[in-house]
Amino acid sequence: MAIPSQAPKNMQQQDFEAPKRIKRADQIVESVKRWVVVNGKQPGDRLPNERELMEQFECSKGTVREALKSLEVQGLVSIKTGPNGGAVLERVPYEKASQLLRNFLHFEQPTGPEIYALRTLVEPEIAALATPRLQDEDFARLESLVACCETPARNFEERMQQRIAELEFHVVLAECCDNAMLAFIGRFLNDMIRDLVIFKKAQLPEQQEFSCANLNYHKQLLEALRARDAELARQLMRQHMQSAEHFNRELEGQLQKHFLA
Amino acid sequence: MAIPSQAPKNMQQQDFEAPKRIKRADQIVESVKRWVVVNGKQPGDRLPNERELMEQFECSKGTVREALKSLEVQGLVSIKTGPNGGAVLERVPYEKASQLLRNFLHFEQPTGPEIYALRTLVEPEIAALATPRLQDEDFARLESLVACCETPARNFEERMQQRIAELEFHVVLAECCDNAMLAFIGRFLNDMIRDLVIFKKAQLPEQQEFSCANLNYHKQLLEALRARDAELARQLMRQHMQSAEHFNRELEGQLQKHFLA
DNA sequence: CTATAGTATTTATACTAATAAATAGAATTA
DNA sequence: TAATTCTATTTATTAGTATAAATACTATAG
Repeated sequence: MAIPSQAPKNMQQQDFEAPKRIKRADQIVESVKRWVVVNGKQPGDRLPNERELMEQFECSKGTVREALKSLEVQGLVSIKTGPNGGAVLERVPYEKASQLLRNFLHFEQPTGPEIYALRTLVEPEIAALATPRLQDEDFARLESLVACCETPARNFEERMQQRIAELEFHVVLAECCDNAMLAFIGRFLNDMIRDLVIFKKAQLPEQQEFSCANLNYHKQLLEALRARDAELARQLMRQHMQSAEHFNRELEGQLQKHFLA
Repeated sequence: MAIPSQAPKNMQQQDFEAPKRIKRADQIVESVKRWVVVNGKQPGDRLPNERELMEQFECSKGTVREALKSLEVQGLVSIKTGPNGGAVLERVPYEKASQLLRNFLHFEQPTGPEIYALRTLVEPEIAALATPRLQDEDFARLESLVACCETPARNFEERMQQRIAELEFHVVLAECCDNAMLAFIGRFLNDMIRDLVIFKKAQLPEQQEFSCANLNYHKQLLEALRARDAELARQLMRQHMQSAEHFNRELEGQLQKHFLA
C-alpha cells in the first residue's frame, strides 16, 4: 500500500520514473486500504455509504463506484443493497484468491508434471502439520471420503466422484494445518489437479491400479493420523505423492497415444 | 468461469444455494473472459472500445467502465487513453498476483517460522531446477549480488541493502526455474521476508554471524551452479535454509527480549 | 400475544449527457 | 528536414435522474 506519489505539474522532462497520473478511483482504493490498516478495522466493519464517500473524497458517484468495484474484485469488501447495506469489510475468501492466482497462470498453463512436482514438496509437510490438529469431525470426514472410494465405480459419473473424493481427502488435511500459506498452496494444487482430472483424464478407460494405490495410501495415512504419528504420516504422504506423480506420467503417455490414434 | 445461473422468480424456498443476482458488470466480465479463452486471444490483443462494448452488451457507459475496472484490477487488461487507447490484454504481472495474494493473507498474517518452513521446502527444488538453465547474464547478476555482500556494511542503510541483495539472489534463481508456480511461490516468500526484515529485524544490532553464514552459502551455491551440479545445489540450499530458519528463530528471540526491555 | 403481510426507507444499480484530459498522428511552419 | 502545433479519437470524470432490491418497521389478522 504505497503512498500515492502526487505527480508534480511543473517539472522538467528529466523524470523518467512513474510520471503516470494515478486515477481518482485508485487513489480512493488506497486511502480506504490505509484506513483499514491504520484503524485496525476488522471483517464485518462497515465502510461509509456511497453518498458519504462522495463527500469525503469530493468526487462523483461513478468514481466511488469504480473504487468500490475494485475493492470488491479484490475480495476485500462485499456490497449489499437495502437498509444497513453498503460495503462491509470481508476476509478474502479462498475462492477469490485462488481465481486471481489462476488468472496469473493463464498464459503459462502449468503442466501436470509441474503441478505434481510441487505437490510432492508440500503435501508431506501438510500431513505432518495436520497430524496433531485433527478433530473427531475431521476424522469422520476423512473416513467418509475413503469409504466413498471403497466400492468399485459402476459408471463414469461414479468414477468422477471418487476422483473428487480422493482429492477432497487432501483438502481436509490442508484446512487443518495451521500454516495459512501452506494450506492455500495445498488447496490450490488440488483445484488444478481436479481440473486436469475432469477435463483430460476422465475419458480414458478405468485406471483400476491407480485408484487402488491411492486408496491404500489414504487408508494407511488415516491410521498414522489416528496414531498421531506425524513422521509416519509425512513418510506415507511422500510415497503417495511419488506414486501419484508416476501414475500421472503414465496416464499422460496413454493420453498421448489415445490422442494420436 | 461458471455459467451465470439466472435467478428464477417463482420458486419455492427449497433452494438454499446461490439465488444471488449477478450484476450486469460482472456478467460482462465473464463474457469477456470467455471471449478471450474461446478465441484464444493473446497478450497485446485489443478489446473493443467503450462505445462498442456499450452497444454489444446493450448497457451504459458506467456499467462498461465498471467491467473494465474489474478486469484491470485483476491484471488482465491495461487501459490507456487517447487514439489507439482502450483496453489491451495483458499477462498478469507478478506484482499484481502477489499483491492480491497478500490481501488474502492480511487477516492471518503468516509468522516468520511459517514462512521459513515453506521456504525450506521450495528453495532447494528451485535451485535444482534453475541449475541447468542459468545463462551467462544470470551468473553475472548472482556474482554482483554476492559481491555486494562481501564488504562489511558501514551503516544502517548499507546493511539494509545487503539484506535485499541476499534475497535478490533467490529471486534470480526463481526467475530461471521453468516451473511457473514454484517461481511464483519463491518470489512471494522472498517478498514476505523482505518486509519482515525491513520492518522488524533491521533495528537490531548487526547480525555479523548470520550475514556471514548466508554469504558463505551463496558462494558455495554459485560454485555448484557453475558446475551444473543440481544435486549439490539442492543439498546446499537445503542446508542454507535450515541455517536461515535457525537464525530467524534466534533473531525473533532477541527481538522479544529487546521489546520487553 | 403471535405470526403474517404490507409499507416505507435506505441503499445500491443503471442510464444519460456533457466536459476534461491524454495522446497518436497529421498538418504546419521555420 | 525537424521541430512544433493542431486535431481527432478515446478514456476519465462529473452531475443528475430514475429504478430496483433489501430490510426494518408497522399494521393487521388470527
